[in-house]
Amino acid sequence: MLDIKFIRENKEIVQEGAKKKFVDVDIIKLIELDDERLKQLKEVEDLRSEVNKVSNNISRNQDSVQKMQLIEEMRAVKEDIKQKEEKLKATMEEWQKMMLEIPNVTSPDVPIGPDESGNVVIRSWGEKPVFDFKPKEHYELGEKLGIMDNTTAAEVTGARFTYFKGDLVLLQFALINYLLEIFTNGEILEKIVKEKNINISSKPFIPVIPPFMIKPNVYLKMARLLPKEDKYHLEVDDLYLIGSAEHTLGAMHIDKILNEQDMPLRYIGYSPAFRREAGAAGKDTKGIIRVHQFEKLEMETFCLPENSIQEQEFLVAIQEYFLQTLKLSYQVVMICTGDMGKPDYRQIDIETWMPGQDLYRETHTADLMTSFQSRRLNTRVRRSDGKIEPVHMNDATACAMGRTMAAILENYQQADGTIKIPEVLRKYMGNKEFIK
RNA sequence: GGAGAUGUGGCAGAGUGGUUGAAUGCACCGCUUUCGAAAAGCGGCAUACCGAAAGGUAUCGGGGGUUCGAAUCCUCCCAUCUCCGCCA
Repeated sequence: MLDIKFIRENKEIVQEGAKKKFVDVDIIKLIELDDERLKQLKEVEDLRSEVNKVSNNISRNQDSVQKMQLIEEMRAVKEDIKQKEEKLKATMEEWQKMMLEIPNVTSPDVPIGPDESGNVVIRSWGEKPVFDFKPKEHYELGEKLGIMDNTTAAEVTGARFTYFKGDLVLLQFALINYLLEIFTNGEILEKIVKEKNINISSKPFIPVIPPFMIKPNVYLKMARLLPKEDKYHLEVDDLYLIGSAEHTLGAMHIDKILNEQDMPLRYIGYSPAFRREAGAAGKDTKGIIRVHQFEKLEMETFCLPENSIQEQEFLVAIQEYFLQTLKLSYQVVMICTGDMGKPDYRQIDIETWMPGQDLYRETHTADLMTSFQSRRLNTRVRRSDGKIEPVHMNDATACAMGRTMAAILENYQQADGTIKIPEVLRKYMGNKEFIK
């Protein structure tokens, strides 16, 4: 949610920003509605003020006749307040609905475009591997090696589910262990900061296993509840299964004021992600690229507004470090206005090369939300001069297990269908060299 | 799931219908003192919204209600703690 004051002072920017994201909102109408809201608010507050003042007098007044008269008067005023409050409530509801529809403004360096065709590759890294045989897709490799079983999962649970077995499971835990080491090791992070020449703290991340379910109102404050069709809902308890660790990590400081000296606050959260993939019928039906349940390590950070772009660059730098040490080729993509999320100020994706599919596939994303979520979550920071303002929030994939393992299988496949294990992961897999 | 208790500012903790937005202590900030520090003394210190300001409105877990007036009374919900039950 944007600040109504900001909207009032920057009508054109907000209207233009919505247009760029192809969101249909009428800022002029919103401001008219806000005028009405303020007018009604003033009326109600003035009446309340009168009641408060008179009530105070009543307590001091000794004359019981006068007392009774004042009480009568206040009864009438109370009726008036009740009516005006109802009007105000109706106005507020309409106002809130409109406010929720206003998307975040975008960074000046975000390309303008209607959909993914407008995204811009800003750099790429690594060589695509060359095979002297036709590389297979990850699911062919996985099924043949007996480490992936979609068929049984479909019978037991349904389409877009899978069983991971044997070395694939070990590979996933190797990735987790490898990543947690990176995220909690100040020296590695310091090295990444220096190499990328980013002007930011190298403070390590705090590992978190957050709740995997979330209340609807908190989900809404994270600006991630909608569209509901894509979320799993537990009706009896009115809870949603999270679609990312972001959802419960980002809400960790709900209704709290953080201290400037504790910034940045960085978390690396591990959780499953549950997604109904409601709008994805027929897309990526094979393999594990698009499934209803996958595990993920997710970065979520809180920082001072003036550092948030640098923070995002840092998170992307960590993602790149991860892929580089795995020797996976990738490209970094600046997402355009029409393809980015409503809460995003700036979105950067990383697409990793998948030789079996002969395509770059999205494995990472980094979202800078500025204060769009924190304003609704009521997560603020007290500056050293005592001023209080909303914090900025960044969210970024550390590793989506399924897609990353798919990339490893396809990139590290051998002619005989076995998989060479990336060197950095071997020590977490009993120094094994191959999956066979 | 059953029984009981509790929920007040950054923390601790008063407050059971009327200048209580909230005593007191700790923490924190500023000043005095000091070469500096400690100690002591003085002052400041919740948040949001409206307002140019003066000031106003709201908030004592959350919603609803009673009342001229609610932290205080009623009601529903939520959370925490203790005991019992169940359970990895």
